[in-house]
Amino acid sequence: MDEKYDPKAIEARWQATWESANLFTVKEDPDRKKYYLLEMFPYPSGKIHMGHVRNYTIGDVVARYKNMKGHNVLHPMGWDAFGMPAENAAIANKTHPARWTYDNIEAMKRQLKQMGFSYDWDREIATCKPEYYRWEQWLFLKMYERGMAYRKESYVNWCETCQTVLANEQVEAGMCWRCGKPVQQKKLWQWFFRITDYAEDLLIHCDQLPGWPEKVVAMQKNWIGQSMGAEIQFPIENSSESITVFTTRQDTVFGATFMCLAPEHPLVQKLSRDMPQEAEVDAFVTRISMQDRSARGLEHYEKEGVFTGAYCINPLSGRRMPVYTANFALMGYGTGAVMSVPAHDQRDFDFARKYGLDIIVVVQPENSELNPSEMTVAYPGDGCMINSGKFDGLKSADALAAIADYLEQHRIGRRTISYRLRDWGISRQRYWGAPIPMIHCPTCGIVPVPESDLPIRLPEDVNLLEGGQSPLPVLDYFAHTTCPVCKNTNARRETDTMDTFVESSWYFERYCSPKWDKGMFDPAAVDYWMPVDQYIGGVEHAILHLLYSRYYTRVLHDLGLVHFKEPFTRLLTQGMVCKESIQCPEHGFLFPEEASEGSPRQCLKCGQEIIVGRVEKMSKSKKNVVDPNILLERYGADTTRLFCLFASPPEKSLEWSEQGVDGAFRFLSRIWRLCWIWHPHISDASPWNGNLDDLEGDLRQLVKKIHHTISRVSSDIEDRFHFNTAISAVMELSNLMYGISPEPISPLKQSVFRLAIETVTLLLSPIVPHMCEEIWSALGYSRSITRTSWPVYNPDALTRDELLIVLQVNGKLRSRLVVDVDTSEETIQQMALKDEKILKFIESRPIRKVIVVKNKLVNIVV
RNA sequence: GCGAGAGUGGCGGAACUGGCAGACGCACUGGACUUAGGAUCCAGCUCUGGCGACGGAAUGGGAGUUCAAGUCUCCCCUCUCGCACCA
Repeated sequence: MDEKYDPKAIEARWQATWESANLFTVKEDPDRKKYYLLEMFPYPSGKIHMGHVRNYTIGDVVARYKNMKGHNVLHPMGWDAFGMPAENAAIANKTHPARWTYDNIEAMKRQLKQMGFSYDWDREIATCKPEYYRWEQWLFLKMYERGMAYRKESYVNWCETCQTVLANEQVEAGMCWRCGKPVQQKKLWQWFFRITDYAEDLLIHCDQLPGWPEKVVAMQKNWIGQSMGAEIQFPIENSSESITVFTTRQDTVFGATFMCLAPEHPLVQKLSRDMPQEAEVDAFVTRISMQDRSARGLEHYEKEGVFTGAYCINPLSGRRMPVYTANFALMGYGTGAVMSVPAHDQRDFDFARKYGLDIIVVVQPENSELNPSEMTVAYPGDGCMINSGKFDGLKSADALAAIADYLEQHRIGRRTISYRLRDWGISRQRYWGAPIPMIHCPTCGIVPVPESDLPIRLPEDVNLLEGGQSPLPVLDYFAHTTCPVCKNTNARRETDTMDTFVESSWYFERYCSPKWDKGMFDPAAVDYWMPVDQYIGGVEHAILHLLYSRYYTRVLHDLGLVHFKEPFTRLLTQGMVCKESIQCPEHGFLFPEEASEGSPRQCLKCGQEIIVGRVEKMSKSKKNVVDPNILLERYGADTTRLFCLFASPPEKSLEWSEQGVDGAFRFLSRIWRLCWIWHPHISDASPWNGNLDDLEGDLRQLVKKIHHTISRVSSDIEDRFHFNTAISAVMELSNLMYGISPEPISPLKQSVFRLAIETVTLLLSPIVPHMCEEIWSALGYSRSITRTSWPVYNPDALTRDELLIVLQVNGKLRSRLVVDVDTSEETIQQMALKDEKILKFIESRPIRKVIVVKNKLVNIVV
């Protein structure tokens, strides 16, 4: 053993050893308890960032720990390899998305290996490979057969310049993020998955995910957004048609004085046709559709609308209601039509005041009387029904049911449940994604690709178009095909590709049998490994990815492919990695090296004093990122891992600290030196395994501390994932060990320290595996420490020899008492009452009560 | 607006079922060893009064329950995150 801790000399060597021994390769073993630990797989951007490092370090500790506890641990890694950045990078660098992606995968894989993560690399998958996405296409066909996948026309964010659909997050302040031109709403035919069929099931099972953070469960519930209410038909005047609205307040129907339709509502154009208002309505609809979705959600968004010229009839009050189209009515919720009750809904109230529409109060609050002409805000609360015909006098809460019954009896409406959740639009007018296996035939219409033709390979020999639009529609040999049914040679392939969230909705099942070529996965392997016991990833995926995965698993379940509905038993969402940002008043965000040292710090470009920003999530735009490579280079993988775990518990955000990393390195050096100091004394000893009663003094205390530490570290890792407290427990143990000198040495001391050193090494090995392997082998073991059992503690050793009893007077700490462990409560009480300090504080006042808590305290009430 | 979470020393954070508030680390201060140290080891380190012994106050603020509250209950304040014209 060298005196100095030198991670460079150690880490690469152990990584190579683990790899050549296939240490982390696993297979199904019915005799062992399985544990499936999964971290969210990364998008291969080319470089790992601190977020990955933190995520994967947390996972690796748990995987290694479970391994040592005897579990058969599946711990795979792969690549979420389709997606738009590859296309953009390919255009920018004049390369190909596939080439760019595979190069990035190689680079990132090298970095992950440098971190010493215990992945079974034999199971690596990349979702852009035909072997993977062919099964996704296969499932698409199955879903299409059962109506779970369908095509419909719907509105999307569309950039005319770039000729492509944009995701909501790619629209910045109403403009295309790439070209800066305004984004419009465009109606397009798109493929959808019928996730709304599972809205209720997904919602119900939210309460059956005890291993998930409440926050994530709440977010999912929120997203699904169930509301109980009713659908009501409002007949259109002089027409056989009617408008169907959804409302949660059917008790207020009698107060509905006008109707609002979403601008995209199909009836809007129809009703205004040939009316004097037609031109105005068209102009309004066009203007609103030019606005992007996020602008319509802004807080100060002014409510406005246009009268369509048509009227509908309130089926309960008989009132003639003007039909408007209004910007605050959303096509994406309910039926896209709102019965407006201005007295009891703030939006309707604002709208009515703006356009001079009638306001009728139908719910009177208990202690006041509402007068429509004097109201300044709507009254959304409960109260007593008025102006509502035969429902007058009811409490509004009871009217909710009474009116629902009435609607159903008279067939003008029905109780219904509405969800905020929409069907999942999976079409992307993008190149770098999995092709949707469908064919458009001029005679047969939509025809699925025969199963035997799968996979529909994404052609890789293409030149990307400068504007960013997909080359597939103009790639004749791909797009032009023959109809499998009627053999029409003028059929066209679907050239849209699938949303990349489809790939990430089943990759965890694919890991169970990554090379299986008879289906999506080997059912036996999935039976053995799934569901995932512990899933770990960023909270930014709390809704979309996790909800899609839960949905997709239900699809697999209903197709008889798996036997479970929920894919992830336990979920841990780790916090963000943060660092302070710095800004120059003139040059904006600066990298740390662009500012002077010391204080005040100055911009090196212009000399102005810099503004230290708040601690926030690391991001390239804020220039506050730390490249893990630099840490690996300077401190090594073990220090990097230790820092990530020690600085804060995993669910909280992690603040970057240069000194914190130094501290982590110093602790490892301390452990190393401790081992180096004791190595000559203990290399021939065997770990102490005697009777605790034979020990006394320092060594007895040390052995007790060892067992105590095992207990703490085990429960911190196992129950709570609180690695920071686990590490501090080992620090306490090592501090105690530093307090005992090897001189004078004795066989007993050698043996006890052998136990101490071994225990420290074992306890730290999931956290800093390279260093611990090195120490372990220096102790003479040839078998990898990861193949060694986790230490067990002796519960008897946890009991203390002496107890510290806290003495209180009136609940305030006044004195302490050290007693033997088996001292009776009576004795302790007597000792307390004789304690000098206590007597001083009692001051001869009468004692009202004495509370003795066993092994803890005495409280004297006077 | 709705939902969730969090507020503890100079800082990151401990405190498990109510029972010594501040574990462990960082920073800082002092000392030891040193040619030197930004290496290492030891010690101190919530604020406050006091030379000291020894006190007082303190877990965002306010009330309450209790022998005892960072922890439980109620009200308020601040911050973070998610959703948001959801009918």
